[in-house]
Amino acid sequence: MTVDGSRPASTARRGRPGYDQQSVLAVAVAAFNRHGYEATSMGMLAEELGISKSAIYHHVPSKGDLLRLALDHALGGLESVLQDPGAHAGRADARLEFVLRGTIAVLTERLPFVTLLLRLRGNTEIEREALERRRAFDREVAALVDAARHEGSIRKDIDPRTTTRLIFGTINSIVEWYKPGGPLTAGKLSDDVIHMVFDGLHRR
Amino acid sequence: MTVDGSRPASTARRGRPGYDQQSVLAVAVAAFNRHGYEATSMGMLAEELGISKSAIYHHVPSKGDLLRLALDHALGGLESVLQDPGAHAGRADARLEFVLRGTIAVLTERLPFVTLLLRLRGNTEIEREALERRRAFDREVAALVDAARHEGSIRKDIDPRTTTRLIFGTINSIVEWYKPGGPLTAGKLSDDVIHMVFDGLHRR
DNA sequence: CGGGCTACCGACCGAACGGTCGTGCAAAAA
DNA sequence: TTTTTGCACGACCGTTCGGTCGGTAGCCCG
Repeated sequence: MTVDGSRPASTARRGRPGYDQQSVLAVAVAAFNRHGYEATSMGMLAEELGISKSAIYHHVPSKGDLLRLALDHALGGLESVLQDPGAHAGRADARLEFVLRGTIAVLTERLPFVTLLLRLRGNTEIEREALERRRAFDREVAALVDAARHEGSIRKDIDPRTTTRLIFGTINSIVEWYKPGGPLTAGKLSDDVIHMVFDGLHRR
Repeated sequence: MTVDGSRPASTARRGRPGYDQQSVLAVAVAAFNRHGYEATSMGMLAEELGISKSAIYHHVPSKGDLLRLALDHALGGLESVLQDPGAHAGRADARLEFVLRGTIAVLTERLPFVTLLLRLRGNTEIEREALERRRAFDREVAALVDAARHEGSIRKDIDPRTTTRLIFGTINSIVEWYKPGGPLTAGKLSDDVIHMVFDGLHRR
């Protein structure tokens, strides 16, 4: 039986109705996040979908492809933030804030997909490729931090690599607790993170 | 063959020399962190130890017990921070800073063990029990954040639950990149985190 | 030098894994 | 109504999983 009501993409399609790749993917990603990718068997997935294990292979060639599709969606979102003009115009300070806000936006909009990405351990080739794309993203942000530091916008008593890692740690940890649709909007969360990271928690 | 040179606890023991439980545990935890707990088979573990799979069961009754032993070590360290007098004396502000510094210290000293703890997904009963102990720890720190807020030491425009989660996100993410013995000492790292979290990255 | 202690080996087990294959069946298009 | 299209089924394959068992090998102490 189906755990949630996420059946097909309602747009009229021919043939016997049922799941399509997107809806299978959504359920799969949720399961991967709940139990971990390796710990999620195709049998468990089939049970949650309410179909047989072999039926899954009608929608996707392998378990690894489910992972690849999900990671592509997450990475595509992050990479598009860096391609926005806002990431290349103005002071490094402002560019950095733009990218961080954009990252948080992607993270909340594609929450389950990014969550999956951030929990990879690099066991398979698919995971290692995704991790490399993610590291490339991190490097671009690190360059922004460096620029903002040289510009004099950011304190110099903390090593820039440490700075970058702490920023990413703060932002990436959002996937561990943020619930879209709750009282905390993505916009307010974005403001909160920017305030803490740049101005600190102490009262002025 | 052995991957690293961490054989027995050198203290003279009777009988045939080889691994003891502690040294097996150390290698196991490292492997769990490298591949993920579920993705690490007892066969892989045996290969890394340089002994047969069945020999592992001489040192520990099950794979789950390896996990439990490791998590106990991590949680014990964290819980002892809260039992220190420094966590109960003085202003909430200072108590909070004390606990955060203590947490970072435990995290760096018992790095692989805490890393394992922070990556749990709650698949098994063992994991769920550990997660509950970890949540209890988090709740105590959240209470400190609340107290510091009421005291007026901490800004009020961010929800205290958000504040707590961002703090933990920042601190916990340290396990993903910190390398003991490198140029960044645990003390300097502690200072950096406290500076960013309370005073922000912007130049004053 | 022999007994006791500790560490280890290799063959094996039932269950679960990811994945394949041939077939059945429902609904939209013709 | 017939054809086409696409979803799903269930039996099955080779492999690997965590774990068991009976026996062996090396070391210290008396």
